[in-house]
Amino acid sequence: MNISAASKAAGLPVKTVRYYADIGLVDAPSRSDAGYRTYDDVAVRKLVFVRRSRAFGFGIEACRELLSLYQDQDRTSSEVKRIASKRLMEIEEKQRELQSLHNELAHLVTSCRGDHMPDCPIIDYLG
Amino acid sequence: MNISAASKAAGLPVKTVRYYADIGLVDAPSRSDAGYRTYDDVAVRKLVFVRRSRAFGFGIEACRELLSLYQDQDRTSSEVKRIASKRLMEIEEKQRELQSLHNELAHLVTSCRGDHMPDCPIIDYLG
DNA sequence: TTAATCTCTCCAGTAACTAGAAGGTCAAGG
DNA sequence: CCTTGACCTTCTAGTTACTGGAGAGATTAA
Repeated sequence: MNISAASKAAGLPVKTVRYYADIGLVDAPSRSDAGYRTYDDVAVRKLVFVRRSRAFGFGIEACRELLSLYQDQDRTSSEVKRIASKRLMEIEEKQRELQSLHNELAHLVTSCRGDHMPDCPIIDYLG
Repeated sequence: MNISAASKAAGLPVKTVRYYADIGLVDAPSRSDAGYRTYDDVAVRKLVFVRRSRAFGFGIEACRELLSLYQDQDRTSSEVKRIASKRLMEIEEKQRELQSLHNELAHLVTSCRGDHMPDCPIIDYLG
């Protein structure tokens, strides 16, 4: 499989597939005589794993750990759960931040008349 | 006022104060004979305005527009409201994303026993 | 053969700062 | 007067996770 086939199979852009090997997140693929990267199903499965992990917002380093646990027969589920719980707490923290931003901004937007006059509670609040 | 006093008054790091002038978000401050930046209350007020705007998550370009409206006596509140509403919609979109991530990940974390065994629904889901 | 489509590497850019290096300036204490 | 320490300057480079593009070689179909 050349890189574009692997990229389609994994659901990742070609550039990203190259990038993940460049930074050592996934193994460097073998090369054809012409220097083309060649991928097998195992490599594609790891790329899919990374794509799904990234979709949860895990950072590259967390993906590295998860991928290593994925391939480790002797892993414990507690290690996985620890990483996932950490991410979950980050998400919750971000949700709290957004909620408070939303509350304040929605209030301001609602109270702004949005007409042709310069008076504006949004600007007043910021200034 | 030298930069560190202005920085304290504005509630922004010194580096950030310099940066905002470098990118032309705020006016370049005047300089002392030795080349030190000097700030007055007006400059500080604009920095505070930017800090508050950034706290709402407005990007630098949005801050530029807001700051320009802030200083424009002929602005209309509808222009301000348009920018703020756009940001509000972005926040809501992000909230929806996070909510769906949270739902999925929380479910997985809950169903993972987190013990010394390798079986893990989180890893299963990612793989 | 030729044109289109891959693929390669390398460099630069994104957002919004932040860290650090090398060096000039200023005020206070001895 | 001199030194010490805190402050200021500019410049470069690093952060996250890619993404875009240039220039050049490889492969494939017609």
